[in-house]
Amino acid sequence: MVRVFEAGGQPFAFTRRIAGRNVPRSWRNRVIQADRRDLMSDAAEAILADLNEPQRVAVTHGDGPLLVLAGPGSGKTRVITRRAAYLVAGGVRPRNILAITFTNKAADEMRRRIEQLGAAQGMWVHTFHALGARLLREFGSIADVQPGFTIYDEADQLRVVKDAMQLCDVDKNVLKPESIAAKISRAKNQLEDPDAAAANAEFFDERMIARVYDVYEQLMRRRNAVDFDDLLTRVARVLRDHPDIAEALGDRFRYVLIDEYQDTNHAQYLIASHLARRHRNICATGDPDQSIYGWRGADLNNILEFEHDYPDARVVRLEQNYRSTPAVLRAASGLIRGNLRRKHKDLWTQRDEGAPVRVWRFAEGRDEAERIAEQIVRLRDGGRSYGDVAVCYRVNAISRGLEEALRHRGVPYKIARGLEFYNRREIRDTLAYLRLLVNPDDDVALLRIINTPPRRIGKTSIERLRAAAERRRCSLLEMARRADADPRLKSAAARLRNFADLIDELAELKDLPVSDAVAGVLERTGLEAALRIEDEETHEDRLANVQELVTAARRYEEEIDDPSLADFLQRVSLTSDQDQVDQSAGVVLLMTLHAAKGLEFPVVFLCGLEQGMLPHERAIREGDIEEERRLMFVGVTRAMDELYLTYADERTLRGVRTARCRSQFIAELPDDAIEFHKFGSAIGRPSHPSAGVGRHDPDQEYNQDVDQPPAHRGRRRGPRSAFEHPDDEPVFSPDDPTIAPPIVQPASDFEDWVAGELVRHETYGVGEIQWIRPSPGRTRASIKFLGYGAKVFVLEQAPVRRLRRGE
DNA sequence: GCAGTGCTCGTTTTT
DNA sequence: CGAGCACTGC
Repeated sequence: MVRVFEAGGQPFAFTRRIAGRNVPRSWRNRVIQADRRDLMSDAAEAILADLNEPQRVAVTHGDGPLLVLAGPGSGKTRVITRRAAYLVAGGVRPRNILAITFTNKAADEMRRRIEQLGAAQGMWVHTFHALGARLLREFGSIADVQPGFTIYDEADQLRVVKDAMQLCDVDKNVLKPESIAAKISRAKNQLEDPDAAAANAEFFDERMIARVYDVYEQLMRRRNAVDFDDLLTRVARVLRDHPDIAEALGDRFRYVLIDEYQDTNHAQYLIASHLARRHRNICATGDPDQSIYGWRGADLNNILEFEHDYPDARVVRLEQNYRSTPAVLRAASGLIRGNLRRKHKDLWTQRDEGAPVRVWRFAEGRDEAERIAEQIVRLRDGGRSYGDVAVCYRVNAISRGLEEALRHRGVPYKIARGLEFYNRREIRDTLAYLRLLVNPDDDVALLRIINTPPRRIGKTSIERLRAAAERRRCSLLEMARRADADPRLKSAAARLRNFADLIDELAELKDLPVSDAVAGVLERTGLEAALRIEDEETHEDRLANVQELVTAARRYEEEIDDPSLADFLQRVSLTSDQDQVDQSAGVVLLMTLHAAKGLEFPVVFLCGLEQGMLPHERAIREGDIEEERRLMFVGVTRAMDELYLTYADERTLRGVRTARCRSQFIAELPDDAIEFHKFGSAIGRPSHPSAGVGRHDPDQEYNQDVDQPPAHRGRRRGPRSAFEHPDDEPVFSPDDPTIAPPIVQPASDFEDWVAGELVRHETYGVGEIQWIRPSPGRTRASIKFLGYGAKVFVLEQAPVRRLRRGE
């Protein structure tokens, strides 16, 4: 117990009670230890019970920045919730604490557990986006939103991007709406407005994108809509541009706790920094090794540079793992050592050794699926339940073969996929009506339902309506209402007016309890009736779904203090359909590695561990092997007892049979953690009948022709040259035997390529050569892309071509 | 306004 | 290979 106090940071609440204000940093805990003990309530004692040493240090750390580097399965959530409760027990008012998470699930869980530990009343526990929505509502016009603003999800947003492209005469066959949306998102997250984007645009397509961005913003404003990025960036901007507001908020949130800090993007980083600027009581928890959303804009530097941002930060490492066997942990640790951008941790456990990690090699993808299914049956026969097992893969496409194999054997399974409830057609339709009631300017919602159920308002009428509205710069609903005013709408005018009348009549629903509003919409719009007469197959499900929406609304109005339709809709927009992976279903769960994050299973299969798959081909091309390695790390560390890593020598992808190479990551696993097993083909092709188990790597046997020396494998000490490449370096070195050969493109001659020339990269678009270093077969060049910065490629391998003059 | 057909494209998806 | 869509023809 005493050690806790020795390890603790500057005490916080106690000092407040004693001194009535913040105590100088130099006051070390020891000084007031006695008082502290007196003040420590039983509740506080309970909060500290059953914590390990570093966990206690983190929980009891007082004022000042705190970074908790939490390995997988190290009790991170426990630390955050206990810390919040501990602060409260020490006298901090809950309303002075802000806890931020990434997922609703995490926020709900945190709130629940803090409540269990005492008081959460008044504490802000939110996802970043929900926090953004809440603050935007308060900032109102400062953030350029009107009350009742609508939150557009990705689908809605894409509609607006397409509209903007059309208005800008950008052909969507030339520039894909998705990629423009991604660029807009990227710009936003850097707080770069359309003007800045235009100013920074160098190439023609960038100028076009900046223009689309500009129009997009105008359209969004006219629709009184914000996208997910806006929820963050507008808040960040307000905090940046209005010191008074930043100060007031910073004042209020004396303690800021942020979970999964490794996944924060730039805007989130700014929000966190601004809010914590005043008191500097920022507690960031996370694990750089589990950052797998870089492709979505998460910036690993936020966590890696935390100590640079807060030089006085206390850093606590949670290294004891309560989940996995030593074998699994050794595999995980050995693997992740290959990464450079990380903070080292020594994961350990008190658990018994357990089974080695099994590496299974198959002749063909189907063998892999069949054998996994068979093994699951065997495990079940051995006493495991189906619910103990998860099968993870890099890409969804892999699931099909697994499903077949599982079905074939009668193994119950479920695919943990996103996009469930709220993405169903009938739900989106219903919500669109409700959205339109709250926000009459929501053109996207209107377009969704103007002819649903059918009202004989077809494409042509809609196009004319849109044109007319555009001419008048008014909303589609307003234009429909005044359809008579425009002669070009004549033929459809009556129908348009009828529609507008319907919406106007429905407006009275707005003030009813939310569930009644939902029910009213279903009934009075004819949506429900239309569902009833739909085809036999689906209509019962669909009716049940909309009924479920009514129920959700009822639950909402019962749970929330000040319910309103607008608030309900905003919540719904921020509620990922993922009712989250249901781990208690008692069935085998299939999921992507991304979906597996945060979960744990007694038995885990990671399949399709082949070069090009994991690491994914595209990641290889773009030079982000480290994120792929983290992805594998996340997968490996999901396993509690048993872990199977499987791959095949051949696989049918997109209808074509392809030769596969095992993942380079398999070679990176330490010898003493794994056991190899090679399976002969079950489907009669020339095979190696000798299926054998061994500690040794079977590839050494079979791949003699590849001339693979046995070195470099397993537990490496000392230099790991093969894997220690800087981030911007190309990933493959052909002379490294432990790495599968790259997907080689025909080598050509780059002698006449010079710096300053423009080239086009398949994914990054047009770029300019910064420098070029010729070398036979390995010509490297740094190419600068706008919005992506400079990247180094091996030209022989990169999908880069030179642009001709004028192109 | 809808059904049928041909074409494109192919990683991951916390909110 | 096959999902999603844009386009054509009724």
